[in-house]
Amino acid sequence: MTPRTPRPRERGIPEATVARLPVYLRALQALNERGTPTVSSEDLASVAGVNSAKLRKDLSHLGSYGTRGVGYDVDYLIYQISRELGLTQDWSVAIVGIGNLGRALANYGGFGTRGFRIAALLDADATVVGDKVAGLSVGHIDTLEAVVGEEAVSIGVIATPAAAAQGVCDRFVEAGVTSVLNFAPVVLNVPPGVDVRKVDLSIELQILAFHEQRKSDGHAGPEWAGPVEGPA
Amino acid sequence: MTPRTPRPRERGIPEATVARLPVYLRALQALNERGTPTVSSEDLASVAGVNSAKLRKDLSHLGSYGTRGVGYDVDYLIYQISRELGLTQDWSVAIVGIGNLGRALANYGGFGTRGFRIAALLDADATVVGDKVAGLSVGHIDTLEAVVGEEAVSIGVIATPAAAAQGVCDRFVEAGVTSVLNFAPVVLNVPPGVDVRKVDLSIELQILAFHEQRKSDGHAGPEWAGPVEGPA
DNA sequence: TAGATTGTTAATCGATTAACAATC
DNA sequence: TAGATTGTTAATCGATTAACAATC
Repeated sequence: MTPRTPRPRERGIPEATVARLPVYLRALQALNERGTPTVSSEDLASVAGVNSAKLRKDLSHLGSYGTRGVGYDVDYLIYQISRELGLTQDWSVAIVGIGNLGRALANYGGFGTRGFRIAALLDADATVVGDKVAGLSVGHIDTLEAVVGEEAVSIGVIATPAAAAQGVCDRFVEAGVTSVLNFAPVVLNVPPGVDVRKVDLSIELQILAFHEQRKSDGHAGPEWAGPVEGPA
Repeated sequence: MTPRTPRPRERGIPEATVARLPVYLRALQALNERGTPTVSSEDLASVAGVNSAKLRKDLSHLGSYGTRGVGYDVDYLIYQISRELGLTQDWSVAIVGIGNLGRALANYGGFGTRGFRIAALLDADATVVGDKVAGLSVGHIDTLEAVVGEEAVSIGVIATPAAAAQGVCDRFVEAGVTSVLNFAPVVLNVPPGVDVRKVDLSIELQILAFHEQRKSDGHAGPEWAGPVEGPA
């Protein structure tokens, strides 16, 4: 009753690969702007900051888009990665919490550019509502449900204080949003089917502090494996 | 009353574990504020958003800080994780690029609180230099080397436009900074021994877009094997 | 063809998870 | 003791890497 894998090309791109595709895309766009028509895995990997074996393995999950002996056509690979990432359509984004961070996000180039469209900026603070930010007028948080419905928002960005984040998230989810990007330092609870990604400054700092401490700590680099031991 | 840490414990905590320790720490601090004296791996895992097997495995890399049949002492575990992460000392941080993002970072609670100290805010724009942000006066980028030396800055935060990031990074590294947190959308080149962590809004958005697309795509969940494709 | 470079294989490494003996 | 929960084991899963046959 269970037919086997129906397709020759097995999909299901590994999560680690998905996380690197945007990096490759950015590197390719930089090459494209410099007018480079074609690039080898070695060169692209170097620009993207990975090794070439990993790059080729990653790209092989998308299909065979290179030419042996030649490399990859930059334009074509940009298109293929964009398509795979879902950037050939526009996703509507709503940002809640228009403090410094929300403003930084709204003004961030990455949003306006291909693939995303800011549908609304919302805040709970009446003194902020009505401000012009990145060419948009800040709306009141009470309009969240209406905006999500009318503008078909599929990605909600939370840039509120920690205490408000879960409440905003619940409202997003209830209104039909299925992807959330959370900048507030809390773990959000969401039902199955909703994706949450978290960007957390203090976690990044703490990870750096850990490694920084290791560097001082007797200066044992990444290679340190414990005391000298003889063969078993 | 037994000797608590009998031996130096084999070091070399897995990277994946290090990345979760800050999450556990935050969860423990929340429990602590609610006055919870003791917590089981099951409960702590639930607050931190992981499963309990992973939590116990992670904590086992630090040592045996729990009590069978009882759980973990919240205060004690906070202390042990803080120590492991290097948060029992203060790390000096300099932030370069005091636009909206830099201001958001400077005002972010996670900085001021235990473990980190903002030593300087720097910008290249003369109209920004002298501004008061988070109680500090913004300095000129030309003072970077002096500030890093005098304030013993060990973590550099880059919140500049992409085009300026590598140059600022080089100056940090040359001045002796060995950890960099980069918010600019570029891959930074650093010599061995320097750690770079990257926070990249547009990458996070693109990863969400990928999963969002999969949800629409015939609603096939993780198993979807792709559309029919033509011959190569 | 000869040289270059991909796409794939297979080995290795690291992370996750369930299960349970140890032990409070 | 009896119940609860840790810390560890071992199986599994997923990611990385080097090497090279395929092939442009």
